[in-house]
Amino acid sequence: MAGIQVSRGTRDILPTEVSYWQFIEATARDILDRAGASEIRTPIFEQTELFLRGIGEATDVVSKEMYSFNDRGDRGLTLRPEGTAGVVRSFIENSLYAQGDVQRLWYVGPMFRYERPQSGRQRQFHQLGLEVLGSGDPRADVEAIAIATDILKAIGLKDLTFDLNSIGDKDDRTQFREALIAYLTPYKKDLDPDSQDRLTRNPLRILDSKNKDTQKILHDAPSILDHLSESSKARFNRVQQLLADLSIPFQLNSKLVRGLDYYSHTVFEIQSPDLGAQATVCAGGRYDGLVTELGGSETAAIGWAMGLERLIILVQKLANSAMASRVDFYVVSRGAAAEGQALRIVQQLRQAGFKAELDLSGSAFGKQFKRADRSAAAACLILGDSEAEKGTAQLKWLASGEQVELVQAELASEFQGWRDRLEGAS
RNA sequence: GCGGGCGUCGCCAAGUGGUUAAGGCAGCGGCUUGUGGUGCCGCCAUCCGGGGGUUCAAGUCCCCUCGCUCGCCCCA
Repeated sequence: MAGIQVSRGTRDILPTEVSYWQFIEATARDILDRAGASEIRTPIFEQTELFLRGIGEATDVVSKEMYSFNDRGDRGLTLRPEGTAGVVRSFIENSLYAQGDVQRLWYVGPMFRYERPQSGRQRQFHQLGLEVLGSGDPRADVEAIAIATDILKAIGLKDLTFDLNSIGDKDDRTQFREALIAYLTPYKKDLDPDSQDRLTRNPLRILDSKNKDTQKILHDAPSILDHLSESSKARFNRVQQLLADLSIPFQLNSKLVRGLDYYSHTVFEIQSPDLGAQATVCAGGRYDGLVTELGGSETAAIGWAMGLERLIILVQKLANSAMASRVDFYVVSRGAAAEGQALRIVQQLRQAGFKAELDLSGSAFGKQFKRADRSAAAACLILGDSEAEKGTAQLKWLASGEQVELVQAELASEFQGWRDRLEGAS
């Protein structure tokens, strides 16, 4: 036990869990594909500068959670803490805007943040995200959100809450910020220490403080929704109306702000009550200013990201056994000649599209049958000395126990019948 | 980064200072090379996350450390 262990905040995803990952990824891939989104794969590390400018130097993510290092050429690099900045960088660098006016790009992969690990929060974690670049139309917001809710639904998640807010444009926020500071300053000494600190640095973040006393003070605080310009307000109303048209239930939450600097207008967060403190399963929003911030031409954009580890926790609770892959044939053999023939048969079965498992133990038939049973195979092929000599094999269907002797050379003529039978059983 | 809980075999889990660390599941081997899921027998922690210390004696007490976990923070 004193050997080398995985690094803190990282973990192995073992075969029993991988089936859940594949299920979620396949489900999402399918829905994203139907929505006309294309996958994009960007590097796991980028120049540190990208995140400083993209995410915002004042954010916690950038100021104290990044895995940054200098490589041997003394370049300042950082393991990506989130996916959007890299996608936007690639969008600009590869002139993807020239491919058509709207780009729907999605990604999955590991992200890195130096945080204290807990359930649903690790230092290496995985996100699946969508970025829709090139449209500021409220329909783009709602389309992106609908894709997210479709994925969560297809995965089988229920009881999720969907919080929606608009944080307006830059001017709206500047105005609101002042109003909020003016309101909170008289209460400063009653705020929790974190919030006191944020009062000057990032007052909007005080809104989602979990501190009870702070929340009490916030009860009568000004609402961002009252500080939106006419056009921002109209835009937000349109988003809500379109969501209602699609029967996507949401609740307005004027205290919802997001941690990353680049958001504007629509912001949203989807949470599960079954995840404890790390409840957010999907979150995102509009970030119209980011592309220019990173050196591109003005491009409206909206995106979201899902935390895969959190989805896995929820999916595992559903205990969906449909994800388990079953074995069609378990092949049992004993004796040198039979063992050689068994290997050939396994190969033939696999090439014909069956899932076949070969018992390599060489142990007594009784043991091999036990393993066949545990593998949950539909049928067992049995080869011993006598079959080897005759060039035959016994086929036993494990559920019914019926058994027939077949000629090895004529196995292929049985395939179609087996396929029908296996399909009927599943 | 802060506070609380926890750490005995692959998994679950007894053990509360005193000889060789229960048990269950899983695994492995056997019950002559012939039939499983449902039998029987046997094997499976010189060691209790790691390191120090206290003691005649520690898995059991103390300190440090690593890790997990819950909350804060942050966020997906």
